[in-house]
Amino acid sequence: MLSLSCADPWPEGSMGLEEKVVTTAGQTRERDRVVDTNNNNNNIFCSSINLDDSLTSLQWLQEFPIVGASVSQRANQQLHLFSQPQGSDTPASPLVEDPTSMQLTPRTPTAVASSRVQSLPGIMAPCHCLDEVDYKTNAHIRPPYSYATLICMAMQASKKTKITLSCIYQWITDNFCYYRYADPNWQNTIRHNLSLNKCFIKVPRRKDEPGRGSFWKVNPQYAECLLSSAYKKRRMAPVQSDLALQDKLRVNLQPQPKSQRLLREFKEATAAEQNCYPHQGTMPGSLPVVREGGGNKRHAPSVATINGDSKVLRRSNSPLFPVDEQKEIGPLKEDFDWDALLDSALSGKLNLEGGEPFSCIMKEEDLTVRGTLITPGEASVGTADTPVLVENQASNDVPDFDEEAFLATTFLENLRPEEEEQGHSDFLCSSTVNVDQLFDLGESLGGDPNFWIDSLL
DNA sequence: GAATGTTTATCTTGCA
DNA sequence: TGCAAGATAAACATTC
Repeated sequence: MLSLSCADPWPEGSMGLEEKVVTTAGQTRERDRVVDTNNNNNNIFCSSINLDDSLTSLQWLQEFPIVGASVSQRANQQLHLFSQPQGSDTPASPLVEDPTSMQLTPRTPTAVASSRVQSLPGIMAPCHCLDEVDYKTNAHIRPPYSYATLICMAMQASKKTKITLSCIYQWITDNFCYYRYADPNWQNTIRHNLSLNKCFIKVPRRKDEPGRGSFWKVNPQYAECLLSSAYKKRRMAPVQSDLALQDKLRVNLQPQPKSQRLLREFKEATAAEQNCYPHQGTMPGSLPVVREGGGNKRHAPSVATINGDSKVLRRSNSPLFPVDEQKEIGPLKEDFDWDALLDSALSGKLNLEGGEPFSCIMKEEDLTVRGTLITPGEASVGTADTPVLVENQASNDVPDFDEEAFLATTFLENLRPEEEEQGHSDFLCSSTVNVDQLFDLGESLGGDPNFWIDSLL
């Protein structure tokens, strides 16, 4: 179960002021992360943004292991999204299907980071599946998420419109034990990502607000692009490329919940009808993969000695979290489900129009984008009354699937209920989608329903 | 001084 | 082979 803490550990009082944050003139640096404020198009495909830019797209979302997370629930046709009741006993850590799941013997970070790859063909240990790793308690396995993903997860889990850097740190360390003991250099990478990644927007702290540093939020324009980007081609590790092999491995080597098997069989059956999935190999439904060594040196952050001469992040009394920040943050108890983000869109919780899940922020406050002040009016890229779908796709350097995504989005918008103004992150909290809806989506697109379902799964 | 934020450089892997 | 993407490291500036 892909679940992250999503309780409201961020007391309202702590963020109350932030809702009215006004950009101060104290920005000493102007960043070039510019939202096209003149573009009043509610362009769901972000025509003003080159999504293919490095660190621009939400392609990292595709890296999120969506399938393993809730496929069994889907098989039940009732997909309960972000709906773990507060205080439930469900694991608060991501990808926790069974909190008592594996605890690998200590290894070097590099070795464990690629444990999945190593455990594949022939040597795949049924239990050693990252889907079942409790990252909250397992300090030896690096979570297979990019830093951008981690940041966004923290933002989503906070259920707040914006969070501080220290909150991000804390959420990560609270939910990923690995980073609790890792060399704190990863924090540098977090900061680097926040600064560089266009998906994140800095919201300056008001001068009368105590604390240090700015707040950060997800760029709503990229939230808009969630769906379309979710269909984007993803990079595939070699072990992923062979879908047949992958399926075989998953079917034969991994113990699957019954519901999961049923869904798989169902998909296989429907796939046989449709012959093939033209995009399947690139869909986010693939297994999450820990790429061997990650992106660069492909080694995990060095793990500090647990005995602790090194700087080690501790949960509550870390110097990373000043008193005022710690008051903002409580233990994260709710679950967090990324595929629910997509599902929320399907069920209409994810507003694809001018609002968007994060747009409530934009309506209420000024913010800076790469140092550029964005007023609420400017920030709004459209209105609910006048949704502007892509007029200028040609200028959008987006692949051909945009047309499909366009249709999908149009369909999804038709599903959208009233809650768009309910605001904040509540859109993530409760929603259900059944498989029929997914099929309706596929059919409404006039294409292969399996493609869409596979895409969304 | 520590935390935060920005920028640059480098490296590795996967993909076209 | 070149590019994209992500990770890492480091230097530097700003703020508290």
